[in-house]
Amino acid sequence: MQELLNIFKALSDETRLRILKLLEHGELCVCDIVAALDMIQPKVSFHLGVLKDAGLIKDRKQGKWIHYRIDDSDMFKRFLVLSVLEKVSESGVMEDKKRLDKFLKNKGAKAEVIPIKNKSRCCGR
Amino acid sequence: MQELLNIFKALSDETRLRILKLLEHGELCVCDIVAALDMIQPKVSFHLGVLKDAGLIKDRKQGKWIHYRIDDSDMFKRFLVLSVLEKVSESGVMEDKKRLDKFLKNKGAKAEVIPIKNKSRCCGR
DNA sequence: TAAACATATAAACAAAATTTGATATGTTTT
DNA sequence: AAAACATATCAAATTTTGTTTATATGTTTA
Repeated sequence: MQELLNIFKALSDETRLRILKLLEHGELCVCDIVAALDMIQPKVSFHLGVLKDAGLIKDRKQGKWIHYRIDDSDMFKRFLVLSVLEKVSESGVMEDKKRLDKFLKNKGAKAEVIPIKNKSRCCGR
Repeated sequence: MQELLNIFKALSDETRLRILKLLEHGELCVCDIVAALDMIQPKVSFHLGVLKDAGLIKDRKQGKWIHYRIDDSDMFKRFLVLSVLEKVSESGVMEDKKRLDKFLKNKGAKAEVIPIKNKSRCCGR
């Protein structure tokens, strides 16, 4: 029962639903999410931890970055997450996505001027 | 988003999952649930209120009793509740069911000695 | 190797949810 | 109509969660 409770607890917070929605189309590193939500980093890390403990997201470490993505390896969680993604209206997370796009674009621009030999850039940018 | 959050919040408490499990096979009045969970009545009423606000259960008033039952009029909630009923293991609520059976049996016995003309007995007993 | 980064973690604090005890409301029985 | 019941509600105490600030850890860049 505790595992089920952890899943529902993880899903019962607005910030965490916004994070899931941000991860809808692929993985993001913590700094992307921080920028998208416009929140301080420890707060975002706290919520990522709750989602991870519930088994709803996974992380992948790459250099100094940690990328998070939805963990849909389990059918029940998968259905839950899909329901959330469907039910959380676009309008509710519009601003998050705007900030994310802006941040990613900016990051891309910066990466441009970094010499090619340089191997560690977040998200391959 | 708030409605979705309310549903998940309602489902993220052990007492409330135990209540849903008790309601699996039909409606029960508050005193039945109080007896099954072996908790004080205001506590049970509080949790029933949370489940009701989330639209997961409905109530029906009959004389001095209020009967609660699962509200499966909405597909999404229905799926959630069914998942919960399936995932909450029998062993986790065994004791609740024992207490409920004992209480119902006892209630039935008492009702036996009440004259037939008496029209208000809980659950038609 | 020092400085800059990305992220995690810990401690202190704030806010929200739960529990309890007391009491109110409405219903039925006597 | 008084007593007994079933349930709801409220305020206070408690517990759990979430937030913030500070700091630690590991990585990369200069």
